[in-house]
Amino acid sequence: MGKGMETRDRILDQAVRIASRDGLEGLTIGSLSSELNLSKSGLFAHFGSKDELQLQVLHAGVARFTETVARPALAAPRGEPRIRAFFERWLAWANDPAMPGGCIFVAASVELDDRPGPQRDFLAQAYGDRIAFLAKAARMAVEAGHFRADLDCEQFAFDIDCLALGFHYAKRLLRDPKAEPRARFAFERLLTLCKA
Amino acid sequence: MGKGMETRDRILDQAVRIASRDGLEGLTIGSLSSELNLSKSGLFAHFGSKDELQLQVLHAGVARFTETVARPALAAPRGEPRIRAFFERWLAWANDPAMPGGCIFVAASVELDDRPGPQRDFLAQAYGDRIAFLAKAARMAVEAGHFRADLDCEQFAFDIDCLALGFHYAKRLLRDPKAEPRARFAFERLLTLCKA
DNA sequence: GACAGAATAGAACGACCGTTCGTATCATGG
DNA sequence: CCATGATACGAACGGTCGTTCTATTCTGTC
Repeated sequence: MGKGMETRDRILDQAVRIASRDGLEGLTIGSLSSELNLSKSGLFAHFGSKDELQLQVLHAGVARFTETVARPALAAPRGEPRIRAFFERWLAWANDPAMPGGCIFVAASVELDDRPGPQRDFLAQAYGDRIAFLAKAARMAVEAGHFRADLDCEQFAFDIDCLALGFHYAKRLLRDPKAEPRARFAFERLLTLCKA
Repeated sequence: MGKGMETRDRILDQAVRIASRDGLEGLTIGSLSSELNLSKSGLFAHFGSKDELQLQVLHAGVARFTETVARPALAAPRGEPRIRAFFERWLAWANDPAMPGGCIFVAASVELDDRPGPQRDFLAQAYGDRIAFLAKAARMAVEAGHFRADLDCEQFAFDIDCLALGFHYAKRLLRDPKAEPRARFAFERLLTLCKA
């Protein structure tokens, strides 16, 4: 790996951190470069535009999510255990100290949901992939006999997603310590419904 | 009402609209004033600072929410009907054409959840009030015999909140037409659980 | 170890930001 | 109808934004 790519990774690592706290617009090239002891123009040269920087930040975020949440979940056995692993990792992801502002996708989604462009497209696709991942995991749980055969797996994915979002808001805005037990309770109740 | 207050209302009305789309930071005094055919300084004089403008936008948002969602719900009979009315109005609120960017509280919450200050405090309180409103409505439903006696009303409030958030994201980011039926389905399932 | 090309720095740009100030216009009560 | 305070304007401020240049310093290769 050339030195350029090394620097680029260092930039994106810090950029993801900042974007999770201040959003993709709040992430500015000037402050980012000074935090990394780089010149504005030196950093800028790596991306060519702020739009491209934002896009790369989202890519880096997805890579980190895959690494931290999705891949470990895939290491768990198919069916219910995998779904439990995914949910647990997801809750931890929202509290990851490496992302002090909470989930970067929550922040970016709200920012971009009315601004058409490649960033929005990428984010929507990532969202869809997450839902698809959950729905597929549910289908596997059905096949494995963990869940009942007539389960609406797409609805299940929506339900889980709601929980993660609700947890995120209660935790980050209200700092409500009960947010996590509430999310877990709703999760268990949902699993129970998937069986009977 | 003096002319000043009239202008002020006109400003806040448009400001809420813009903030719902671009966030409280994306709302700038320059563009807001030109959209209203006012001078920057003339508009500025109404608030004295951007912080105060943001705070007043949030106040105006709460007032609109109360008018559009909470008050009509209170007109419905206590218990389950009121909860249904609240949920219905809430879904409609997220699609209100007067707020093209979706719920202003969702946007502002993500923006402010890591920035201490009066705006954050106000928003957290509004969030808490909403949860409290739902929990109280659930307690009334228990008293009325609509819901079972041992229902955890705080959990119920959390559950409903999750649904509204999940709906908002699926609708605004994915433009998923199934978002609304999915949210409704989860709502009905939740009500069923509250009875048996 | 010289050379090519990548990587970074520095200065400057126009645009817009929030804010201040002095001034003009308006509305209105005596 | 005029005086007075409320309301709005225009110009300017320092600062930061993204971006563009040119120049310098590194890094890896023959």
